[in-house]
Amino acid sequence: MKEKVELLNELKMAGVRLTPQRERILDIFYDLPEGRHLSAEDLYTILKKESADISLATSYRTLKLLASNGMLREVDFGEDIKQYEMLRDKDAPHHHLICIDCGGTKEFDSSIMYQEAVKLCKEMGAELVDIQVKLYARCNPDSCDVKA
Amino acid sequence: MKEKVELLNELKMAGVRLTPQRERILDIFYDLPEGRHLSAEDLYTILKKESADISLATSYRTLKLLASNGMLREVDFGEDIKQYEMLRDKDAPHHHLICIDCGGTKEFDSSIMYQEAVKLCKEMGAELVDIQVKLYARCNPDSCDVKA
DNA sequence: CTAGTTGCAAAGAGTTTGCAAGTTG
DNA sequence: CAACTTGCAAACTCTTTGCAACTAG
Repeated sequence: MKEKVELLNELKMAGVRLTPQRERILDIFYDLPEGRHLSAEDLYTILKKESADISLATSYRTLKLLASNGMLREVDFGEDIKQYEMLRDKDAPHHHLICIDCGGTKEFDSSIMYQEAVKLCKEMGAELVDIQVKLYARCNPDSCDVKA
Repeated sequence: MKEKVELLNELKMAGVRLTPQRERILDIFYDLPEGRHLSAEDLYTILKKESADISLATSYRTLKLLASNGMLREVDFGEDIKQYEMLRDKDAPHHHLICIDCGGTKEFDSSIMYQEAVKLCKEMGAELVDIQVKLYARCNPDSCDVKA
């Protein structure tokens, strides 16, 4: 996996100014457990807790910025809130299982789906850039396994 | 594929009142070419053109209603507008290829992905309810194939 | 120093909702 | 006729934006 410094360099190369706010936000995502995702509001809450003085507007702006530079990926789970997650390895995007009962999410990978996607794209005369798979499911009987 | 009457009956069975507005909206989706999707606003525009007197609020309400009764499916393409499409065959949900250049969408099916999804769900201790696959891709060189 | 960035509050887009009038079964 | 649905406009939620003060390079 990439080092933090590498990410900062990539941003510099892309002509993005490094402000303390941006570094702090990148840090937060970097340290997030694999597969955790944050909304602008989530991020803002974390920042406030650390009394990092960053406005909600900057949270939104930075998320967009980092996403457009390929550092974050926007994923949405059908609610009206955009979620962002660190894009650690561009060639193996992971997917989401969402429990329609408890709302919990679980991550998974599937090279089979990826290969199929590449093939299908080719057939349709296009070049795959990203694949997002969402499985809506019900986890077993009583206790929701996915949420846990 | 199901007949219109069948759909109306299903609704009745579910205890849903049949108002002219609801029938008209169901009709519109029924007559839509396979794979076309409409937002609440799109629907409202169509209705106004036909001078069917249906308010935007009713469009929203009916879309939700029909979706929760399994007649429509909510799909979102990353914009902030919810799209709905008729759910014609529950066992073979179709997927979307979205061109990140032109924004056009194309539909496809993939039993391989479906089977893989069923398998993965089982492995994670859940039961598949719906699968949504989105391939973000770039269609070839100059002329965007997907849009056409 | 200059162009880009920030925080704030106000504006915007899309969607939901309270209520009175109108309909369905 | 009771319960539900509609249209309207106001309210709401999430996100974006204008602007003056500030800051990175």
